[in-house]
Amino acid sequence: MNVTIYDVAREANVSMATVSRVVNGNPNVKPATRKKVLKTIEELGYRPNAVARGLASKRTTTVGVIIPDISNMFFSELARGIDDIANMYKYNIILSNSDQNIDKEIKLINTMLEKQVDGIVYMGSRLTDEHLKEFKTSPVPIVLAATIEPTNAIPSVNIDYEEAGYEATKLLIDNGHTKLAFVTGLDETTANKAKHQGFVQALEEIELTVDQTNVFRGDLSYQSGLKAVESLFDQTEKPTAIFAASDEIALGVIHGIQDLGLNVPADVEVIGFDNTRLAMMIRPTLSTVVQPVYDIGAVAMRLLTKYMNKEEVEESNVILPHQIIKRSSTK
Amino acid sequence: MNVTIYDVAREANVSMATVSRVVNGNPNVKPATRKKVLKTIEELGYRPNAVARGLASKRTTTVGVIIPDISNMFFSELARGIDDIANMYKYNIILSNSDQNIDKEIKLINTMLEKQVDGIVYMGSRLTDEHLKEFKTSPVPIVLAATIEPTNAIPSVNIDYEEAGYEATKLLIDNGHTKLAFVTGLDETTANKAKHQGFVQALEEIELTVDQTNVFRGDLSYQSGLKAVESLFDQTEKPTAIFAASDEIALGVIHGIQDLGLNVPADVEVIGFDNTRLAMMIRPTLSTVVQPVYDIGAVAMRLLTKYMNKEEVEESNVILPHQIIKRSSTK
DNA sequence: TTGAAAGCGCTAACAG
DNA sequence: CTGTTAGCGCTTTCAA
Repeated sequence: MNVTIYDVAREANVSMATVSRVVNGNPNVKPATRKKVLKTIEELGYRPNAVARGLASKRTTTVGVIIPDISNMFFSELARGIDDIANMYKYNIILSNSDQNIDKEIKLINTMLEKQVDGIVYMGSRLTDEHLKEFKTSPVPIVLAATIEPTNAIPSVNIDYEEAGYEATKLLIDNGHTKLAFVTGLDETTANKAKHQGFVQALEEIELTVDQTNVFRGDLSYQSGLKAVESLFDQTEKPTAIFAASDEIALGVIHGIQDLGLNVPADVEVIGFDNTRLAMMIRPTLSTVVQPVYDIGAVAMRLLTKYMNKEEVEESNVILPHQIIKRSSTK
Repeated sequence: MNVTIYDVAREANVSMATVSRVVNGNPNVKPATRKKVLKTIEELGYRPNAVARGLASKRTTTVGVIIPDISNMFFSELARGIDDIANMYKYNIILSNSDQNIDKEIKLINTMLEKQVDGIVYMGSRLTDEHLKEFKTSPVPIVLAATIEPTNAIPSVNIDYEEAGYEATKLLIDNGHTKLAFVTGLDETTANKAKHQGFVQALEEIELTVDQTNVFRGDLSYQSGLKAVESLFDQTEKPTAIFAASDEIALGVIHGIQDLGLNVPADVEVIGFDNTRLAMMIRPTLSTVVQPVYDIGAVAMRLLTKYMNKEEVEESNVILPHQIIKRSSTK
């Protein structure tokens, strides 16, 4: 068997309570005693059992993270922000991919709750009533990161997607375009819907009609961007400016346009969304909406720590600032 | 307080042992009893406490994953493979970023061991004696993924990096080049060292001298690829073919070359490594060494499950096949 | 097929 | 400053 707190106590001629105190840095221990205990901990190679501690103290210092797909750059960057802050506050992270599958998401929430996580950071979309019920009845705090719950009933960290979509479109319009297109993923995801609304709003402002031929719905992949161009340029009304819902899509769009023998930005201007590292990995470099992805993760985790410590929080639905960075894919 | 197994037992008029049995799917329960218990579990909204279970059973069904940087595409893809297989075997994952920092790596191993993980998947490089000591004295199995331990004393899953490096270089040589360069990350990382050795071996085979001007060491980023070109083409002996240690570096290299007004592959041929999704996200599309990243993670996790179940394993140091895929950045 | 009881290793009053 | 003593919620013999 492994060496336990009890072995240390016996060997050091103190009670296990004392050992527990020095392990937990409780100041109520005489320095000499502390030193003696530390020494025998070292000798015996004692390693505290966090599971036992968790059971006794009802705190596991681990938080659950539910994420659509860690292999997607956007989410892995988010996850990095979460882990860094978690680490800073001495938490560990149980990370699970949901693939946006509702059943799996619900199951994951329950598994994590069974494992007695102290809190959960949730990323996803299409929040159903079942999701909300789980969130609301959860015994531990839950914070949404980069995922929108329209009624703001659950703490969250986001940017203003609609405003960002509006601004991106506006930039294209201000450059003189009247034939705009929006390339997005499945529209159920609320963030993309908000971007879409921003797009529509900007067009309506100059009394441009928005019909389905202006919008291409695929997934969030590079390939989907390629396909979008195929479809969009197969029409009589070819767009001269494209707003893509993610950088990866935007890369696909730009390459698709180039494959057609057209020039970006001379013939077609393109603007992306997220400002992942991809934005610099293309020629022309990509103009895009800067979404502070890492920060969203970091702030969400920070917010969660406040709830876990039962601290006062002023704003439970944080909106982080975004900006537009103009590079070479727009004029 | 939360509802416990004891509450269920009382409410269902059985002992907690029986409840435990039905929760754990133990067949020695009369169907009628099982049904009754299940019903009151439902009514009471009982959720088993995995921490208590872990303490009593000494199995937590969670494994630790130590990873250099989840926001790096290569590793996030690996992590995805790990999580998918973990999930398949009902394990959860505690994921932590190490940034290749030795102290942090050691600390993480200990934290995870304290949390009583059933096993660990480790990714990193520069394995010190301290690492090996931790690995060897660990009370639970550890598997290395995409990280090389020269003596093969620890179970691992890799590809043959040296052979792959050799083949990539050979392809360039066979295309008639004599001025080759290798762009890599910090050379301490053993996988990159192996690639380097393959590069050297291929050159020596045709009696080409290898000196430092042929090799550029930076980090594994796109920016570093850009810098490499700057440096390499600032010499009198400019390379006509470049082998990059990662796809991300290769993208930087290609763009750097293009920024110089040169053409890829006409003036300079480039081959990458990994075959991440980036390889398709560039023009010309990138020829590269296909490293089955996802599979490395998946196989590593699978191997770990075998150790955790104390199954027989035939080969503890798995070498997965690699291949070279020719796209448009080489002739 | 079921129950009783002894822990798993630690924290947290409480008492001294 | 230190020790005693209950648990935390569950698994797991051992009996019945």
